[in-house]
Amino acid sequence: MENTPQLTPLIQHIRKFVSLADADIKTLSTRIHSKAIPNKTILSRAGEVCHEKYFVIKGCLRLFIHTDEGNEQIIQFAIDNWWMTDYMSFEMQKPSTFTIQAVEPSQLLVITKTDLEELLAKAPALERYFRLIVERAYSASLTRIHFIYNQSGEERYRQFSRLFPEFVQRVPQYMLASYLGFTPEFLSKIRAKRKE
Amino acid sequence: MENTPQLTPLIQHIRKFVSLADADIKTLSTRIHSKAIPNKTILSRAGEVCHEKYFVIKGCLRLFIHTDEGNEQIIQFAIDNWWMTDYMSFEMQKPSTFTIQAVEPSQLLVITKTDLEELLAKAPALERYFRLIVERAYSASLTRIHFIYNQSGEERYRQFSRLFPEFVQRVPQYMLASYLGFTPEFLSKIRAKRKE
DNA sequence: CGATTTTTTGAATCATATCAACGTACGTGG
DNA sequence: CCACGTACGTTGATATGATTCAAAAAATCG
Repeated sequence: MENTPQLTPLIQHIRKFVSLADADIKTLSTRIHSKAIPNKTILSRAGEVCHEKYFVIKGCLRLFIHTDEGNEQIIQFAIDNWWMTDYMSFEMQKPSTFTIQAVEPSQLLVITKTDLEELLAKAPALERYFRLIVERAYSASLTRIHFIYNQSGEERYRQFSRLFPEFVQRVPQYMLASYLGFTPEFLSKIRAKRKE
Repeated sequence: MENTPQLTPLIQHIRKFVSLADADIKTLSTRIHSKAIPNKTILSRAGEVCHEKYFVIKGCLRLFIHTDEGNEQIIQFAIDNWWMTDYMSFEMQKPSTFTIQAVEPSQLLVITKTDLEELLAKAPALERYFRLIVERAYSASLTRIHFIYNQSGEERYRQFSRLFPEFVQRVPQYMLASYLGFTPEFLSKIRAKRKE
């Protein structure tokens, strides 16, 4: 499963943002490798330096932090066509505060910090690509803060399941509750309401 | 006040992230202009396309959104050495959801979308610079979501005033309350507590 | 100085958390 | 393939952090 990297989805994704020369694709294919992982695989652990960046081809990752009370607070999910890493740890090569873990068996593309640096040096178009996707992610997270502040937990859940109906089925409810910022009990009560 | 742009703070900031050739600085100086604005100046308005990116040399900007109830929800502040724009609107050149406004008389550096594109084409090191600072901002916003979820309003306020004691003095309390995600009344009550 | 904006205070109310108990599903080994 | 144990989901009672509204007090600005 390491020999024929499934680059196609990534290349298509990149081409939505920048134009890629054939040479760039070649460089890309030597630097990125694909990886299939089982559910619950931990890719990067809080306290250790995060050396890799992950592109989800299929499956789902979560990024979480351990709270003071010892719970796992989910900060972000990554599904198809999303990059995930602990940006702070990856970029500064300092111990990360977050843990990254698969919540489904997943098919990933993986690139290490050193490979990425070499890749960016050879294919500057990708520097722009990565800037653009982080800008999107940043925008989305600011909008998310707006919703967290201005909608009730129930409203956030209903909006989320309207926007991502399939996803709500895929992950356990307690993870959804954590991501949306309330308790599993509360989510259960919300669901009980509309289920008549 | 338009003739001698005060580039120095920006150049120092850029050099924390990437190395700049003299040629890059020259290009920079032809594309960026400086601007002094009075308090309450609106730089970019919700509903209109955001054409500029702002670097704060001195002063303070806020980015806010109008809530359903007609309030102004502050999503982000920018002080010295911060870039601010509505990234989504600026990048896609689509109507913005946020408004950007000065909260103090401020000294800014301003660059337009078209100037930035030309600048990035001529000085690719800046592509990397802008990627790195957005990554930082994104990381910070994820950490912020963690704190919003896992600390009470009171804890968030105390932490914030421990981290930015001068800043807490600078902006009106109702803005701080909005940024921290609770009502001005509640902030007043928090302060009343420890003030004996 | 007066007028407007900002902050404070108190009482009633609401959304969500907490805790504990019970029900259900699920996957692993016998 | 069943049984058991563990993980996950539900329900109800009680507790709490934060909101709302209204009004008064304080600060700021032209």
